Parts: sequence; structure tokens; C-alpha cells
Amino acid sequence: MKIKTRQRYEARAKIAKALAHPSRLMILDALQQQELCVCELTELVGSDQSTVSKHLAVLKNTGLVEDRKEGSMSVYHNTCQCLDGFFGCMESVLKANFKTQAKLVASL
Amino acid sequence: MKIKTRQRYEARAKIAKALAHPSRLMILDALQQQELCVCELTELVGSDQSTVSKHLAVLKNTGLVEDRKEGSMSVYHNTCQCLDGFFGCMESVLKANFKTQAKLVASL
DNA sequence: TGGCTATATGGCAATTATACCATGTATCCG
DNA sequence: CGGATACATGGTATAATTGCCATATAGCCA
Repeated sequence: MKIKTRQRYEARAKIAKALAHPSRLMILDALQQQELCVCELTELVGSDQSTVSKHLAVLKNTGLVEDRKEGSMSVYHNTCQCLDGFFGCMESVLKANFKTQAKLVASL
Repeated sequence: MKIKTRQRYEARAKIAKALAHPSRLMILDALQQQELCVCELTELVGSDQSTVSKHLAVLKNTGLVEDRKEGSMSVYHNTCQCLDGFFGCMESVLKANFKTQAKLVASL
């Protein structure tokens, strides 16, 4: 049971790890709106095409996105609708941190 | 504006990075129920005390937990209530992945 | 004070992540 | 066919993460 629990946390951590890069978050955010091909995502992110391709491989391997061949292009889309919850929580943490900072500044 | 956006994604990634370790997820999960001191968390996680202390420092630095001195102990608690959303989303991704696997297996 | 318990931190070795270049593969078009 | 476009992958250098040991710091208590 203890082992099962640990494996569960490792599985979750793998997902969190996939989210733990600004470029990948940017990609997921963009794919929330519409599906996009690699070249569009490459332009969006502003890194080398091979770099973006590897980021996409990470997301795909984690099950966060899927791809579809359309001619010579690969079109990616998000698999889950729950990312808004992720982002919302992140924002609330950031907001809370900001308030904490503000209090510190105000107390000077 | 583009810069601001990038910084926003970097800030989010920092949070995701803090979540991207099984031990830290375990800690956060435990702290959802009740506040706990370092020695309790150390026993829970099963790593060296210094290791757990560093994990807690990461979580604290990210604003995900806060600590309180109680005698010679440090008692930690979560700062945000939204982690359930995180975990729920993770679980739904895992479940979706499992279904995908099941389909693959069934098609053999 | 001296020793014990509870945490935090510095240091270091090993693992992992990241980015870009070069190159491979596949599709499309003339 | 041959060239161009769109992606993916191997190689590799650099940076970041992780874990434990040793050690520092601080509160507690006799």
C-alpha cells in the first residue's frame, strides 16, 4: 500500500514535471484556445524548432497533448480540459505571494 | 507585453517546478489534512531529515507552505486551498492515460 | 552550563534537464 | 525525380536538481 502510494506520487510528479517549464506552459496555454502545428508553436515560443519539438514530445509522453498528422504537418491539441484549474491555482498562489510582498514593503 | 507574458510563464513554471517531485507532493498532500512538524514529515517521506528540510524550503520559497515555530519545532501548513484542483487534474490525466493504455492492450 | 532534540544549511557527487546544431525522415509540388 | 517544407531525433555541452553527510543554530531541560 505504501509502495502504491509512492508510485502514485511519482506518476503525479511526472505530470507536474511536464508542466515545470515556461515554454511548455506557454504551449499548453495556446493549445487551450485552438490546435496548432509545430511551426506555429515554434514561432510562438521563440526557441529552435528542435527544442519546441522536444517540449512537445515531453507533453505528449505525459499524455497532456496529442498530435494529428495533417499533410506534412503535425497538429497538436490538449487532451484535458482541467488545465484551467492548474493555471487558476497558480495564479492564486502568485497573487497571495504578491500580497505577502506588499505587506513586507508596507511595513518598512 | 511579450516580456510580461514570458515572466508570467516563468513565475508559473516556478510553482510547477516546486510540485514536480514525489516527496513534495506527498508533503503537500499530508498538509492538506493537518499541519505537521519536520520530524513527522521526515518520517512520512522516509528520506534524510536534511533532504526533507530542503524540500520544505523549496515549497516555502514558492509560497506553497508556511511555517510556524512551536518550541524547538517548525510546524508547516499549506497556504492555498486550491491544491485539490491540481491533484484532481493530475488524476484525470492519469486516468485518461490508463484508458489509452487499456485500449492499446485490447487491440493486440 | 551541558547535553539533547529539532531544524537548517554548506558541500559535494551523481543524476537529470535543457538548448542548439546537425542530420534523418516524410510529405508535397513542379 | 529533385528540391523544398515540416518535424523528429541523435549528439553534446551546460546548467539545474537531488540526496546525504557533516555541521551549524536554536530551544529545552536537568
